Amino acid sequence: MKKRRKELRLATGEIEILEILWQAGAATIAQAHESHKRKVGYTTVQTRLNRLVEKGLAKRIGSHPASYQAVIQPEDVSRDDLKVLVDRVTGGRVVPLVAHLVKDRKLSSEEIRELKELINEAERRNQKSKSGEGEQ
Amino acid sequence: MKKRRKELRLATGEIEILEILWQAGAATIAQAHESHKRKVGYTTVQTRLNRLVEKGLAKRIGSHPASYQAVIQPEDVSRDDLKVLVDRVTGGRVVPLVAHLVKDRKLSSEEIRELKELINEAERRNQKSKSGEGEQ
DNA sequence: CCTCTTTTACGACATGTGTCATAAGCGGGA
DNA sequence: TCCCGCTTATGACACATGTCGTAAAAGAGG
Repeated sequence: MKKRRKELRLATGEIEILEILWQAGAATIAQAHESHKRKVGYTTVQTRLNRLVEKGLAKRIGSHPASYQAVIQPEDVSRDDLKVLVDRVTGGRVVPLVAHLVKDRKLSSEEIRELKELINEAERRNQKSKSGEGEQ
Repeated sequence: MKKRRKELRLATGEIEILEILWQAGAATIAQAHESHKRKVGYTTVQTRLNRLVEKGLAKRIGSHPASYQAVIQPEDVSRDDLKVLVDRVTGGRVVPLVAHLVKDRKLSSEEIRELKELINEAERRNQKSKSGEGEQ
């Protein structure tokens, strides 16, 4: 059975650290400390990392220069925290959000293709159930 | 000069309340309490609302059944908090995020059209600058 | 084996958050 | 005018977070 975390509410700061781990795959305290934008003390990073481990959001690997690795994936966050956040902030409107995303960075042809595919799927789904929904 | 808030780090919970205010425009404690999904005590909402005011993120209007109104707008959040969050959480990868968004809800034909348009734009932009970037 | 540097382990502390319970205040109807 | 229910004002608390300082442990060299 799936180890289902009931809520997964990430604090702003926790994501700060997780970002680093996701980006690097794994990082030692020193590395994480380096990558940390808003510079803070070394031990601060250490503590944060450890607390993340305690909460089961990350795990330690190796002994001396131990590396930390995120246990949860970005997708996991999307499902809980981010989902609500994004949905509400964009008022449930995906277009503005997507606009922001695609305009802000350059996509590869591959991504473009996948995106199109997604839209098409949605369209098909949309077509299929075109019965009666009138709330504007 | 613009009153530039230096950082704007919103705690997960603050957004919960702000959402309500954005959605309603303004709300009394009672109303906010009602609209609050994850039900909590009346005074809890009261406290949260007040703390928001203290931090200048919302303001009180009227006296007896006082209404609270958000001072910052969703856009403000998008620009600071959300932007970083989304970008990083999806690891810079928009596809998974969009996938999540479009699969999770039904889009109107209108939205589908707009989405397609966005993708096409991106594609065009992509085409234009197809010179040399080889990092996979 | 001794010393220096890098890693870890702890412990501390001020704030921030989440959640309430209680106790005053106030207006309107009986 | 007096009481009742809805509003506010406080005060409390436990736990979470943000940030470190220090001291103990472990390897790397000499």
